[in-house]
Amino acid sequence: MGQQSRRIQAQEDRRPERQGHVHGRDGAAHVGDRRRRPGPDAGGHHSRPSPAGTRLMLANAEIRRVFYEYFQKQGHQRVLSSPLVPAKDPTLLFTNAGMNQFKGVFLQEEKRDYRRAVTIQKCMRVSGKHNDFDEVGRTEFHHTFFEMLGNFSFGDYFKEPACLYSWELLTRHYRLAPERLWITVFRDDDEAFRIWEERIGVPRARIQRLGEKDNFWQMGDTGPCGPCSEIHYDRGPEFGPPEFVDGNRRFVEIWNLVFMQFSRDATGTLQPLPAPSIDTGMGMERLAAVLQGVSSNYRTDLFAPIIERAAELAAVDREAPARQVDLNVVADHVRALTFLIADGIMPANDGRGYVLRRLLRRAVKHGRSLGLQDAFLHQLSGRVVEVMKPFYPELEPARDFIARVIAMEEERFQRTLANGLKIFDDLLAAALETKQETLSGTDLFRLSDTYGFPLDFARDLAMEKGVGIDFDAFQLALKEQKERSRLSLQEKRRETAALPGIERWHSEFVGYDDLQAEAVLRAAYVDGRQAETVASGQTGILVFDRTPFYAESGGQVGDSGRGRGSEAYFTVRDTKKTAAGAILHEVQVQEGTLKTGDSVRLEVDASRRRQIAVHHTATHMLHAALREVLGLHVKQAGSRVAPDKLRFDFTHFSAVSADELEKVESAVNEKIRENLPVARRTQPYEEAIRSGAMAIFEEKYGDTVRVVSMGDFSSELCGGTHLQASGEIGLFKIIAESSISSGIRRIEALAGEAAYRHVARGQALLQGLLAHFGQKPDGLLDFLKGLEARARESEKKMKKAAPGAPGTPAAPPDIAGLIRDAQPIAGVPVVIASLPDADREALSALADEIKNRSRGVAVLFSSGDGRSHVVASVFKDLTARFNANIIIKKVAPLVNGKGGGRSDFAQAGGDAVADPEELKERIGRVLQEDHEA
RNA sequence: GGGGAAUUAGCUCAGUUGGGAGAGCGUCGGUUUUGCACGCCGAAGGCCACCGGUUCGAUCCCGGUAUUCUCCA
Repeated sequence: MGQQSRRIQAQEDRRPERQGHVHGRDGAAHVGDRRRRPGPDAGGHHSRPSPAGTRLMLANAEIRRVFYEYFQKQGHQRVLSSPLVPAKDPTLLFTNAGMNQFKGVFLQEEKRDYRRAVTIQKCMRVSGKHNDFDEVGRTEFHHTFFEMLGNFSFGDYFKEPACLYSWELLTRHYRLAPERLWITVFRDDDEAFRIWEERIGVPRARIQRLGEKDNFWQMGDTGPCGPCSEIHYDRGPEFGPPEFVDGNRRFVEIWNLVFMQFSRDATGTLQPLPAPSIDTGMGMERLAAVLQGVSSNYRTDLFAPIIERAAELAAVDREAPARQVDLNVVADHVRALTFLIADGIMPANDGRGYVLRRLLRRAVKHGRSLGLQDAFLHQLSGRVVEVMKPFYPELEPARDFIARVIAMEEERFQRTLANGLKIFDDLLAAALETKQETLSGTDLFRLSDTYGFPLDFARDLAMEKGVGIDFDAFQLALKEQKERSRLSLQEKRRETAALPGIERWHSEFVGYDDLQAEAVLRAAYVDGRQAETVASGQTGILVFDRTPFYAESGGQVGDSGRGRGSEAYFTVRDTKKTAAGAILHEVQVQEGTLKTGDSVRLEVDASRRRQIAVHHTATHMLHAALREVLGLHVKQAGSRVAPDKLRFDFTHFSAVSADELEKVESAVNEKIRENLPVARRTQPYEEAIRSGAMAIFEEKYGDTVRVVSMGDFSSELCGGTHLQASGEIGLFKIIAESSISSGIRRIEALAGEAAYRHVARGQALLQGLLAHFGQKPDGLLDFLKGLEARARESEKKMKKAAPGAPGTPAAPPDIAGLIRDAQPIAGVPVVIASLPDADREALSALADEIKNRSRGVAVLFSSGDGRSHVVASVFKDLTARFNANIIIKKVAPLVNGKGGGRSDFAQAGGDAVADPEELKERIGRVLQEDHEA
């Protein structure tokens, strides 16, 4: 095999091949003719795997193909990778294993028409014991984003075939040397041990028994669980001693086989599952590293092109040992960013978007240590698309969108850094000034907590100046903050405690066609506790076996209405549903008493339901029109459909211009007039997606989905209630467009009667204005603008005409006269005057004018509206002798007031002045007394 | 969901014992120049986010709202 090694592109004729298989079942998937041509080692039980160092170099495309083909041949259904955003699983931030999309199947809540599946699943892991976000890049085998190859059995085959498959695939098809493979099994799992040793022939010495921590898997505290068995690869003596122990980098775990055979109940005891299942996961990147004979995942063909490009942009040597961590982190994170954005996640301050933001910032930080100052990540995402687009068709169409989102976020981070740097510089300067050895940890925490300036950056910059940081104090502050968040979460959890026993119930929704139905009351809750009866006047939550009430979902609000039993009458205020499928009716009993087991007649408020349908159908049309006008990057990011309005959030870079909004609105109205029939059909999920129906990431879809479409204009997966034809909407009106967070916009709109009422109100308002001003519609704006300009002009004139300014028409104050009448006190001219109509500002201006011209002191007051103003102003050279602040403090009591100010200017307010002349005299006396001594 | 912060001229931002709203850039005008850039002189441009409270007086203190930034979950 030596002559065939060291080539990335494996040749057709030496593609691993095997005709017979462990089970007699033939592959379900189509296998091409070429595939049938036996390779040189076809059926080659005799063929020896290549020795290390000369093994086949399998490109990742080839690894994928071989994997799929092998398991398809063993009767597995090939299933697409699910999105990184898990379908309605609030316990999970991201899809983190191949089994996620099959969780419901394993839990037997969901049925599929196949019992074996094979996937290559994209995954994200950003926390956990083995994969702390901050460690990624330092190790050779950990990533935030990675791919998991997996085969699954849903109550079909179990342990033995699972082991045989994995062994055969690795040794015969991927041609790994059997003597390099080490096996671990769960301590008590003798069955697995025997399979490996006796059935497969692995020497005892290479089978290890490990404890629960490593080799027992469970989904949660309760539910399916079981032992697992891992396959490790021995990389050879150059990577460490031959002891198979934790932490020895010579051995790499490549495949984990989980044998789901128990169910753990609430008491912690294990019950055997009637139909044990198999869940396996093999890390794509590790397998590629092994099969490509490289020492690190980052040197596989999955990463090399990205790292090459990064090194090129930074103009650094990609082989330099000092650069490895930075290059690895950048490559890892840009892969994650690219896939996250392609799956509809946008940078944000919380949740998934926050993870995205942190990944980007960490990548920027490592880019900086490579010398990349400007935004660079968006240039790398294109390379990720290049590498991965053959396997992930969602990437190519989103390519530009991804780059733009990254570029925008990079720019935002640059701004945050620049702002934080200013504050940091002050801190550092102060530390240098006072010769502190370390920067305060609480200061640094404030810097990162409030201004987003990362501790890493602060540490590096401080070190350059020979200043340390108080890391412990920082950690303490961080811990306190975490404690606060945790406490608030606990409180929140207590508030929304689930209804006891609710998971037992499931309600059938019959409300697509009927708005009335007969139903049986299965369970009732009053004040969060299960109740047998709900009495007149009480409010409670009811669960029926079937119901026409639509529960809040997919943005559409829940129905309201009423119900009647033989002995009770109640109103339904709102309808919600649980994850397990119970439909909760929030009711108030008006008359009589309801008992569980009662038969009742349920009736949805039909006109409200109809208004909701009007807005829901309009929402689909708005979505389609936005994509038509703005582009295909527009994706729904949330919505709320109510009877009186609709709200639609979507991904888009910038504000939607008035012109674009007009186009969208008119496109929707045009389609309304075309009166498109609204079709509903159910079909398999994949078929629906392939035919172009839009799916919303956050929604959970089963095997068969409901598709709501309007001609070729709109097609969406949707469980909501709709009209029969678009024409029933009548009128569609956008009323607001706004930003919801960066990259996400919100449109609020009205449809049907609500739209009509809105337009009518606007029309009435306009008519009122036109009638009042006696204008025609076209002339109104200019008329009002003219009015506004004239008003501003005359306001300015009034200001200028205020007392103190020259040329005042009404009673111009005679400045020269006032100065002439100044009475000298201690040789300084002091003007004391009453200006009855002047406001505070006018008094100030005039006092300044006087004190400047007379080089003396001015004390002026005015009175009106039951209040008085007093100002005192002192020429600047005289403030040592006459202090305006002191003067005003003495004068203010004369008008029952208080005041203060600076030494050259002060003001006060008080009661109205009864006798201005007397007040002038008293002020004069006060000043006089002060300067007699 | 829980903290912290920001919001002042078209833009970037100053503005503390609570006392008259500022700078740089940009805009406009003048000047200089064959012309432009530069230089010099000048001007316009502000409900100091919004609502309430405290105070004689609030950009400043307190409470609330909105928007944005940021950390934690």
